[in-house]
Amino acid sequence: MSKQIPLSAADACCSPLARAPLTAEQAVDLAKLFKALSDPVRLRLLSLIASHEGGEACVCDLVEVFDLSQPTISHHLKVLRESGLITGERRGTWVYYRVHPEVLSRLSAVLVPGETPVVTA
Amino acid sequence: MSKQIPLSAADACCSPLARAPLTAEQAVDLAKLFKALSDPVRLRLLSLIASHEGGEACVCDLVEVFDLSQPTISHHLKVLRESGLITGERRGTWVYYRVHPEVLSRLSAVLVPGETPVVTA
DNA sequence: CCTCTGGATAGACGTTCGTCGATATGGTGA
DNA sequence: TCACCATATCGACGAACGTCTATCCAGAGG
Repeated sequence: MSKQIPLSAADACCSPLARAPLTAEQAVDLAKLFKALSDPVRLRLLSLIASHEGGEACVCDLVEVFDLSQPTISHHLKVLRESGLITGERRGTWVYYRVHPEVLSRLSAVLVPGETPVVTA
Repeated sequence: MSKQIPLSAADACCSPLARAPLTAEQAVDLAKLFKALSDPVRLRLLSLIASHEGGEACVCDLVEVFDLSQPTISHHLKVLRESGLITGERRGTWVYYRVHPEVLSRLSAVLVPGETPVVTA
């Protein structure tokens, strides 16, 4: 289950894109998160997990939604896990995933367009 | 300058990821936008444009920020353009780019984590 | 112990992506 | 008209990605 701890990417933080130019490092960290979101299957997985009752879903629930092999789903879950967007926990035979809402809201905050700077002089 | 009109991807709309599972089509459209944001150079370009005075920047301003060839920058601007995130306008010798804030805020809204559904029964 | 089932890992394969140098295009000004 | 500058497009090449099949690992239950 490798890394479940939200990595440093999650620290790429807070100030909206439009406030000031991103540093190269901030951009690299943010890009990792957006890359994790850049696949339709992963977006649906995230959405399925987040909207599932109890805020969690087991892999068996997720696999049957798609026309894809179980290893492929497992691969996408790993990408989401390693980006810090979700965490997985084994309980008995099954593994349950849940979303890391702080990471989502941080991303959301980055995208909100601040006041567009206008030349007054 | 190909397509400047915000494409249908921009219509993949509105309801947060966590509210209900995305449809396959919504996921495909959203993924295109996140893919455009999934490169550090494009994130910095977007940020540079959005935070530049007047809310616009010409390519010449952008090229000199990076250690990359001019065609590479031009390529990234094209990706951002075709995803509907920015628009470009030629004025004299120079081409000026500006951000499409509605698309950004729509993405931001998708990411905001709604109330996590909890089993009460 | 063995077997079954849920899930992860490994390796292969075709496709897409980011970058480059070379070149085309479009506008400016002598 | 011609030379020059700012951008865009083209074609190539290696790296990264998404998918598959085959296989491995971990619990559960006989």
